[in-house]
Amino acid sequence: MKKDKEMIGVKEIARRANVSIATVDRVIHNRTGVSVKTRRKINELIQELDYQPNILASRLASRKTIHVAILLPAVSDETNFWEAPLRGIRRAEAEIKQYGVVVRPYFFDLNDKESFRQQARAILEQEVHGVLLSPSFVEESSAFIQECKQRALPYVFIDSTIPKQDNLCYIGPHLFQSGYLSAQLLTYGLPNSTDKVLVVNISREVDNFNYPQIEEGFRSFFKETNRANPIVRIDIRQTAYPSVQDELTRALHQHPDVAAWFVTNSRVASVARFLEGKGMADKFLIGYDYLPENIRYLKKGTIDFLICHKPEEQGYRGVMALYQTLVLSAGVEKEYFMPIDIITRSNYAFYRN
Amino acid sequence: MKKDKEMIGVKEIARRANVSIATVDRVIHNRTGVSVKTRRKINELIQELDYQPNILASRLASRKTIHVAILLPAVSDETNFWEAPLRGIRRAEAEIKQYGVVVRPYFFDLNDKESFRQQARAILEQEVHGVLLSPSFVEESSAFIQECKQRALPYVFIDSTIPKQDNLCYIGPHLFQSGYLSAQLLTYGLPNSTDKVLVVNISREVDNFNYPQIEEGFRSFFKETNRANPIVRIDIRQTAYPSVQDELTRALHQHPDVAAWFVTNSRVASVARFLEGKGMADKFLIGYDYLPENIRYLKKGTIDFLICHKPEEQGYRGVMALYQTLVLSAGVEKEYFMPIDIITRSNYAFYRN
DNA sequence: CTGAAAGCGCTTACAG
DNA sequence: CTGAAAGCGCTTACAG
Repeated sequence: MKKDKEMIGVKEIARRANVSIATVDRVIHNRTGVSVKTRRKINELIQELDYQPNILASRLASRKTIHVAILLPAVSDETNFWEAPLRGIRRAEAEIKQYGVVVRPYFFDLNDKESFRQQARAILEQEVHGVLLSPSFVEESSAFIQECKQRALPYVFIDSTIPKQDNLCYIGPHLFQSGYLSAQLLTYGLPNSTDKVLVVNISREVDNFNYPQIEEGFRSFFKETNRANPIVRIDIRQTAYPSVQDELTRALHQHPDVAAWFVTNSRVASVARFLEGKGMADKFLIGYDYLPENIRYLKKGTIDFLICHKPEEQGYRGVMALYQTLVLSAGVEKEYFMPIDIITRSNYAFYRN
Repeated sequence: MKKDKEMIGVKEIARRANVSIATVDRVIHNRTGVSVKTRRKINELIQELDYQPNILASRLASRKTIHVAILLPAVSDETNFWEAPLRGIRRAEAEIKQYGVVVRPYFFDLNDKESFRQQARAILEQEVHGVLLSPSFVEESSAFIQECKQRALPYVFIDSTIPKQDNLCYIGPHLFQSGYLSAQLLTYGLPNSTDKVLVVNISREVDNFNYPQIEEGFRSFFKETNRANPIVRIDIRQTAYPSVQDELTRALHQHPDVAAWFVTNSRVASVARFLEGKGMADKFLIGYDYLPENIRYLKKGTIDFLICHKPEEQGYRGVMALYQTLVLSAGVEKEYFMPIDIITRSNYAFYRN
C-alpha cells in the first residue's frame, strides 16, 4: 500500500537548483524578489521534471479564504427557476469549501433593476475574488462588469450572456440550436404542411437577448426542411395568469386553426392551463424547463415535450469554473454550452438537472 | 482574506478530552487500543462539536495508496461502446489521484467468458481495495463477486446489474423505463394504430438480463396507451453485418408492412445501413447509444432518435462511488439510475456522455 | 535577492 | 492503553 512513484516536489527542485524552497515557491507563484538567473533555472527544472504542485498541501498550508460572489435573480412566486442553479452552486460549495472557498449569494428582483444595482454595489464593498452572475439586465450588468474588470476580478455568466464582455466564460444554452430542436420536435405534432404554429413569448423583459435567438433557430428548422407551415408569434408582456388568458383567448380567436404551440420559456404551464380550460389539452405543446408546474402538465400529457438546459449544472459549473482559475490556476473553456435535454412523461423521473 | 471560522480539529478534541491527538485519531478510525471510557468521551466530543475531518490533511499525511480495479469489456471492432465509460473512469482518476487513488483497468473479451475469469483472477492477485465491473457474464461475475465478498472488498456494477448481490451500488439505466420511452417516441412514426412495429435484438448473448426488461417496458407503453399496433420481434445472434442483412431481409419479406423499427441496443447502425440499402431510409428508426456510426445515420435522418444513458458518467460515478466509501467513508445510493437521454440530429452536437 | 523555521491538520511508527 | 515526535508538501512571516 505504498505510494508507487515518489512525486517530485518543491524540496527536490530546491535541492537541484541549490536554493531554498522559499525561493522555489516564489518562482512558482510568480512573486517578485528572485534574480532573473535563479528564476530561469527553477523554471527550467519545473519544465524538465514536469512538476505538479500538490493542491492538498498548498490549500492546507495557505490559510487564505477565497470569496466567490453570486448574483442571481431571487426565487419568486412567479418562477422558482432559479432554485436549480442555486442548488448546483451549493453543491459546488460543499465540494470545495474544504479548499477554503466561500460562496456568498446576492439576490435581485427580476422586476426591479434598481435591486440589481444595489446588490452589485454590495458585492464590491465586500472582499471578493470572483463573481458568478446571470446578466439579466444588460445595461446594469455591463456597468457592474466594468467595475469588475478594473479590479481584475474574473466573472462568469450563466444561463444567458452578453456578447464580447471579457467574461471568464459563459455557461448556458446554445439558444439558436435549442429553438431549432423545439421545431424538430414540434413537427411531430404537425402532420400536414399547412398546420399552423403558434409561438408564445410570455415575458416582461423586452430587451432580452434570448428570445430572438430561440425564435431564429425555430424558424430556421422550418426553412431548412422546406416546411411551409404558417408561424404566428404573440408577445405577452404581463405574466400573471389572467393577462395570459386574455391574450391567448384573443390569439385563438384570430387563429382558431393552430395545431401546435411553442412557448419560448418556462411559462409553458400557463399555456397548458389555458388549453385545458378550452378542452384543447390534446394540442401539441412544447415549452421550457423542469419546474414542478410544468412536470404536472407533462405527466398528464397536456405538455408533450419540455426542453431543459440543466440549470443546476449551470450553477455548479459556474462556481467550479471560478475555482479552476482562482485556486487551481487552470484554464477554462470560454463557452460551455449545456446539452439540450428533451423531457417527456416517460423519462422525466430520471432527469437530473 | 482570513479564514472565517476556526474549524475545530483533532487538537482541540484532544485538549478537551485530556488525551493526545494520537488517541483521538485512534477513535476516529475505530482502531483498537483505547479504553472504553476514553473512547466514549472522545466520541461524545466528536458529536458535540460536529467534528469534520479535514480530508486534505488526512490524505496528505497518510502515505497510503488506494487501488481500485476496473473490470470491463475491451473495446473491439464490433463495438467501441466501452470507450465512454473508460473515459469517465479516467476523468475520475485524474480528479482523485491527488488523494492517492490509483485506478487499474482489466479488460475481457465479450466473446470469451474465459477471458473474464482470467482477468478476475488477475485482479485478486494484486493489492486491491475496491472493484468496478460490468457483470456481463452472470455466472462468472457471481463467482468473482463471492470472492470479493469474502475479502470484504466493495464492488460496484455499471451499465447492467445482477439482482441481490450485495453490491455497493448499481449505476446504470432503468431499462424498463428506457424501453417505455422508446415506445413513446416510436409512436410519432406510427400515425395509424394498425402500423406494424419491428423490434430488433442483435446480440450474441442469450442469457442477458437487459433485453427482456427493455422489451417489457416497450410493450407496456403500447398496452397502457391502448395501442393495438402489431409488434414483431426478431433475434439476430450473429452480429457481423452480412448475417444481420440476411436476417433483416428475411424479416422484411415476412413483414413488408413494417412502419417503424426499434433496435434494442447500439447495433442500430447496422439496421440503418440495411434500410438505406433498401431505399427505406425514411422509415422511423430508433436505437441506442451515442456512437460515431450511429451519429452518422442520425445526422442523415436515417436514425430518428437515439436513446443514451450517459456511459461516460457511469464510469465516472462508478469510480467516485468507490472513492466515497474508501476514502471519505461516506455512504452512496444503492441504485443510481442514469437519465434516459433523447438524442436527435438537432441536439447531438451538445450532448455530453 | 535569499533562506531558516514554524505551521497547516492530520497519520504513523515508536516507545513506554 | 497512551503520548511525544516526526513528517506529508506546501505557504508564510521574518530576518538578513
